[in-house]
Amino acid sequence: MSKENPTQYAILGLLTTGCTTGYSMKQMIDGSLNHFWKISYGQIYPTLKLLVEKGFATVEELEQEGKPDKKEYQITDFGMEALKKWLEQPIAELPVEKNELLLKLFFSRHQNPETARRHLDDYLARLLTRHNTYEAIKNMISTQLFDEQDAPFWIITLDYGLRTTQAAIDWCEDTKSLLLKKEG
Amino acid sequence: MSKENPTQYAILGLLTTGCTTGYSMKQMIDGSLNHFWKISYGQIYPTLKLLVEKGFATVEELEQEGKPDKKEYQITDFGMEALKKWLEQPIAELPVEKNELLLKLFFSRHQNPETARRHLDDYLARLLTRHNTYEAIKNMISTQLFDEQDAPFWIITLDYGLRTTQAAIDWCEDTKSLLLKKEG
DNA sequence: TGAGGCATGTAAGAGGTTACATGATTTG
DNA sequence: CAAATCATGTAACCTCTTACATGCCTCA
Repeated sequence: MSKENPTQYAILGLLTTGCTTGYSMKQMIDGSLNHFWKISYGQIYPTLKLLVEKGFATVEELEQEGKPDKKEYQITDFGMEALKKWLEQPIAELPVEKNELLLKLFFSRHQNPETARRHLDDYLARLLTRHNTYEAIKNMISTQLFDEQDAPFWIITLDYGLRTTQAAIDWCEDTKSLLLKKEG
Repeated sequence: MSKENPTQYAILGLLTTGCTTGYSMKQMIDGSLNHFWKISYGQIYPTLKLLVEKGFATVEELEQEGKPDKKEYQITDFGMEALKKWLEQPIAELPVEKNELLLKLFFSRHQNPETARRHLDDYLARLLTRHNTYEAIKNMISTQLFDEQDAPFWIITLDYGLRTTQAAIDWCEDTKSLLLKKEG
């Protein structure tokens, strides 16, 4: 029970947010879940199948004009129950990110100082992009989805991303000048 | 070349820090690498074998008195070259942490507000523990390893952990009071 | 005498990515 | 005419975790 795969519940949860097809789910994930839970098509479609097998969702095949057929999924009462039960479960453990930059910095004694600085610059640029993206999404949610019941919670998760990204940005800048001083 | 597994290089890099056996490497990882690169025995031993096969390292089997036999590994010139080459390679991409708390908050509309607060409390407690651990390790490195050439870089990675953890702590506290206000 | 440290290793399986396959319609 | 969007899916592969197996020594 407590060791069940959260990705399954991510997909299940998305069925409550208006996503009905694997395709639209992927868009939602790339737009809003991406910063704390990436999911690929290779997981989405098999998982949707599994949810139906478990009785957590139902499918309906729909033919469309001018578009390919699609399968619309809907969460069942039983699925809703399972989702709520999972939401109550304590969080398994703190996430550990795999950070290639830190790994390289850890061994930076063997590295040209210039290279370390280049890595930091690249990283910083990406962090700034990420920060901008989060702000854009937050604005979009605040202005366009203000009547959506989910919106306040989505903004909370974005704030987490904004805060931790900003901290990483600050660290990047401080580390850059630290390395410069070190070289003298 | 650019898609090679960083874990392999983490192990290779550890050979330059005084770790010579799989066992001592695991201790080093749990103490100092853990916050940005977890590695289990199930990876360490097969990887060490691989490094020898590739000519990146050499092994020597040693019998010990009162202790089990051990295998001492040493990095080769060729391995050192490979490590440096990898250090030069640009970082593949920003890490994405899988965060179960954020996933649950994202769907919190379906949840008792009390449960969300409980999750935040648990999370906050663990973040504080983590922050303390990082500070302890940082102190240990600053005081006991001040003559070690690697030390300044290790401290840099710890600072990253301290900054981002502190940002998450702040977010936790702000989110908690936000949820309280919301309930009125 | 049992727990914990030292020390090495493997096999099964979970979880996930990537590349591929298919194919219609719309838009520049 | 090419590229993008809509739409579903699978197979191979990679990475990693977990549980297990072994065994000796030391210390409480």
